[in-house]
Amino acid sequence: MEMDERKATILQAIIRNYLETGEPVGSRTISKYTDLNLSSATIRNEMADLEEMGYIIQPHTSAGRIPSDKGYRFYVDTMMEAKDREISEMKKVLMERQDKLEDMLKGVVKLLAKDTQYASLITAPSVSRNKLKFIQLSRIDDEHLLTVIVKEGNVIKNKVVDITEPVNEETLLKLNLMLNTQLSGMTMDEISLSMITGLKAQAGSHSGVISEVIDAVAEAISAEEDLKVYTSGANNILKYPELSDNSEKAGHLINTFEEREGLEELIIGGEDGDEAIKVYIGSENKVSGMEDCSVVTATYELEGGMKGTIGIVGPKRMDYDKVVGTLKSLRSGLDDLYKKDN
Amino acid sequence: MEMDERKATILQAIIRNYLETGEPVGSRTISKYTDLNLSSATIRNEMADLEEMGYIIQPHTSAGRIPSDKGYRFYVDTMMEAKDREISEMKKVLMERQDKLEDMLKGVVKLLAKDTQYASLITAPSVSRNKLKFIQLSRIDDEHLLTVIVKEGNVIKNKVVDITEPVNEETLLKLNLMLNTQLSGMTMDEISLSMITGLKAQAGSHSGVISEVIDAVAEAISAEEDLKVYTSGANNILKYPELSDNSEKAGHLINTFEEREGLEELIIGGEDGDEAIKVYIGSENKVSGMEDCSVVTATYELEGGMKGTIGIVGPKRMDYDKVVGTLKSLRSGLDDLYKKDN
DNA sequence: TGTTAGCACTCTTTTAAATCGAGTGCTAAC
DNA sequence: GTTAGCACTCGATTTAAAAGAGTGCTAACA
Repeated sequence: MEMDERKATILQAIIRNYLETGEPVGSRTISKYTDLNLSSATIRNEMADLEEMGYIIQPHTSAGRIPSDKGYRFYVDTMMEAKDREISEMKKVLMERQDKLEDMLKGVVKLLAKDTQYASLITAPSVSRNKLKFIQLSRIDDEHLLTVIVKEGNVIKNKVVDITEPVNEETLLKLNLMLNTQLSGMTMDEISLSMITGLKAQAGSHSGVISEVIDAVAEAISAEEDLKVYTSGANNILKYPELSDNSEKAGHLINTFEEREGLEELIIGGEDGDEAIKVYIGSENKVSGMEDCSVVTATYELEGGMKGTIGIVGPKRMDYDKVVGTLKSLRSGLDDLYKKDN
Repeated sequence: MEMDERKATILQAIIRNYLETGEPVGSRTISKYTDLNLSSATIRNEMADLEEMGYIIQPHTSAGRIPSDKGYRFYVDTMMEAKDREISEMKKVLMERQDKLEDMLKGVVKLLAKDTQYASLITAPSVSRNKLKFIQLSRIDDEHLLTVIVKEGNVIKNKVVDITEPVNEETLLKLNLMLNTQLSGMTMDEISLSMITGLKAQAGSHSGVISEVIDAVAEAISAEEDLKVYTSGANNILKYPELSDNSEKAGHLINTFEEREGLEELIIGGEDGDEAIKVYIGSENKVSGMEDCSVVTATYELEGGMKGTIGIVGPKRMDYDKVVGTLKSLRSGLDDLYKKDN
């Protein structure tokens, strides 16, 4: 059996209709819904074919059909219009100057959730590839030093270093100078272990304290940025019966959003691909508890190559068209926005 | 009509029972439940009295009674045992060294939610009364300075200051010295406007840039710590039919927890009172959408007078006894914990 | 006078049965 | 290849009946 144009049209009509209503759709509906001018009987025949081919499913005898994951996949891959939507409200709100990146991200994700009515998330742009601008060690008291690391884009990182014996001002100055000359301009990735050993040698570090400090600084530099995730609209999950009927699953989902744990999984695949926007239908995503959801992610990029991800999570009968459109324009708008702000 | 001991016992029995089952409780149940050895008929008479007095409510004719807000209040105020519960698991988990205050708080709130099965929140200890340890201004590039502010307890705050013209090293050194001599040891509250003006004068700030910098630093110092709130267990709301049946309200509640917005309201009253643990029943709390909930908050205090709040939000038929016990021991345990960690 | 047994009454919940209705598959005719 | 028609299926809705929980009231009892 082969997918011909008519079958595709019918499949599309079924999915479109199901997206709207959430109810299984029957042959009569399609007969009227499309402009193919076919009777319900004919549609029935085609639907039987489509079912055999695995694109649609019958929840029980004498119910209409609903799309299978395969059906959604076909729809997303081949039939979605890639129209660029208006995002007037979105733009307007985002244009208002927001001081901090954090606030901006929170604003964006909130807006996205409100606009799409799905649970949404956004990650802060990763800065691990950013170059190091400068490092500063300062003395807090006899037992503590403060390390401040400034990266490109003026992203700042602090760490308090415990020291076992006091360090005098002169040593500190020397250390500062050395660290800056050696490390500034490098990306986090480039700073390797051998480099650190080199630094220690250069510092003539027979004294344990200096070695200690260098280790701590190295650790501070290479420490995993914990991926900051902002979420909004988890409560939208309750709006879709197919997700909220099983209240245990729904609770689990909501919890995932509240705690922001495990959401990285959603995003990780998204970075390396060449496609900017990805759609995961049903069990295509590997996060436990999200088998009944679809996930759409988009990567965005700010100046300086900082990349982050925006995503939305909703029921499989998601308005893919709208979501993809929204993410598309949002994605391209974010960079402009950030430039304006900074 | 007056509340005598027997009525109180019966009221207590009603409430206890209702807390467990969530169902209206009838006279026969109480007759067996208490050791008063009274027949259901007698209990019925007493219940009629209690209803007249406003402590219990009959949802509809021929249903049992449920406690009114007034009933809960009476229960909480007079009848709750203040036993100190075991928190073995809690202590054990918390004892595991956790590096950051943030992680600790997240751990605590998660544990609390798990233990009580209610939605939980915790605020980071407020540091506005902490003394300033030192300030450091550094040059990032020609347009940006970095302000690092270290407070007691090694709490660090950063701010990037935009400057309109470059500042040379010498000026920076001078500024650093001045800021530190003048400001260190003071609390955030003590640093007033007049002080800032004084600083500017002292800096001989005819040059606009210096004045600019001082302003920015002052702003950075006095900027409201945004109250960090950590939450967990919002999904527990779904476990209580009286909260989750109205899915709109439930969604609103969950959203409040996810966004962590408006939760401050819950907490604000808690700080100034003398009572460490407070119970708000039903509409006693002023957060919109939480009329059907009860809220229990406890303030905790870390070394150095840093205060924060722990709270739980649940249905009115909350296990007040357990919750208060848990919060009590948690509250007293937090300081020890923090000391060990730091 | 306080307590209790008993009973009629009320109202919700549960259960069962009946009916409805959307949708199908198949057949036969166009 | 398309369509009308029809018998059939099976979940959903409606309806009715029964069950159950609990009350208020009255009258009897200690």
